[in-house]
Amino acid sequence: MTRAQSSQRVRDAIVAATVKVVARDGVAAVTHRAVAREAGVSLSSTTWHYATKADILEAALRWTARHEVERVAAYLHERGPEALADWLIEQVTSERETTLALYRLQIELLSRDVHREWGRGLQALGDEYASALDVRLVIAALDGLRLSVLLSGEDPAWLREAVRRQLAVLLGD
Amino acid sequence: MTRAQSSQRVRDAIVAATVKVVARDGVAAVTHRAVAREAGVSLSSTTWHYATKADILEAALRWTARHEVERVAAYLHERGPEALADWLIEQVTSERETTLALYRLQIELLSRDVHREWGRGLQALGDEYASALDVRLVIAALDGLRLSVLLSGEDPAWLREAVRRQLAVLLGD
DNA sequence: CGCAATCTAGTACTGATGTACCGCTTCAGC
DNA sequence: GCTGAAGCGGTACATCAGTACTAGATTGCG
Repeated sequence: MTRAQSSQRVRDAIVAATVKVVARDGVAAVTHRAVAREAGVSLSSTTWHYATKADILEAALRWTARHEVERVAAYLHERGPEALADWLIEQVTSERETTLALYRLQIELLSRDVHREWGRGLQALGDEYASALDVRLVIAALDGLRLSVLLSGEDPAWLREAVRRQLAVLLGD
Repeated sequence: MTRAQSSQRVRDAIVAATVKVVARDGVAAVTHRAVAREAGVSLSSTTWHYATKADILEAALRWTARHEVERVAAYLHERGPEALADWLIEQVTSERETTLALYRLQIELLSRDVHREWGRGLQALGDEYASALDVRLVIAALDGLRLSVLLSGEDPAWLREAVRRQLAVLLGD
């Protein structure tokens, strides 16, 4: 393995470890030391690649935001809007950690840049289906539903019906 | 002023100060000392009324959650569903601090109890207008819209049109 | 082959934090 | 009125954080 690849691996491991720490113990628990422990690297590795705590958090936010757009894009592309419910359910079950970290980082960091980029990415995915306003409404509704299930911890099965209804009235006819 | 009233005032000041610190500097910045400074009380006052950091944060979350339900209940009671857009806009402008603190505390603390109570309070407000599912959809959509504006920092004027559309398709006919 | 730059490990220092403790003041109830 | 507890100010201590520093290892590159 080349040197550049190896150091990229360390960076990836640090970001992944940060996401884990954020999801498990909260943004406040993110320290160079905690991340280093979680990633299995030395303290110096974390401070070398991400000098300040803000650097680590921003890298983690960018990764989770990009990950989310890629994920929903894949669902839409492969299976169309009907798959959005499945995507939502995945987000609050198997992807729960990443989703929780995304919310925590977004709201704690308030990074306009990342949020704009992320919002544009999502918005673009809906262009072919409905008007800009309706797409925004769908995004907001799905976001609210996801957050609600994430916070309540309840069974996400009812999301299917909710998504069906929201899409029907806004996109259906 | 009686003793009980005076100490209640201190507790209120501590909670208000906590909300301010959370909104301004994030949940991570909440320390007994920072809250004491912000509230103008001594370190001992904060540790006396809220022994641990978790106690302070939970008190602040409970306050903001209750405040939100009271606020939207007042809007609905006085002016009906059409006023929801105004309420949303207030939430992201003059009440921005409290709203931001609510999100941060909710997502960082993941308190099922508070969230359940809060969710029930909101859900009950919609009982007379629509089915449980539609009420949930509206709550989720408004929540998502509010969060979106809060994070993007954009002009909230377009919320009126979005709320009108969401209410029309779900409640109107 | 050799050198500079990148990267990692270990450690140290300063400041801040959670929390406990001591004592003083003030009020509520008997 | 007395007394005990609530409330609050001040202080102290162990812990842990950010960050800097040094030294050594590894690799890209001329």
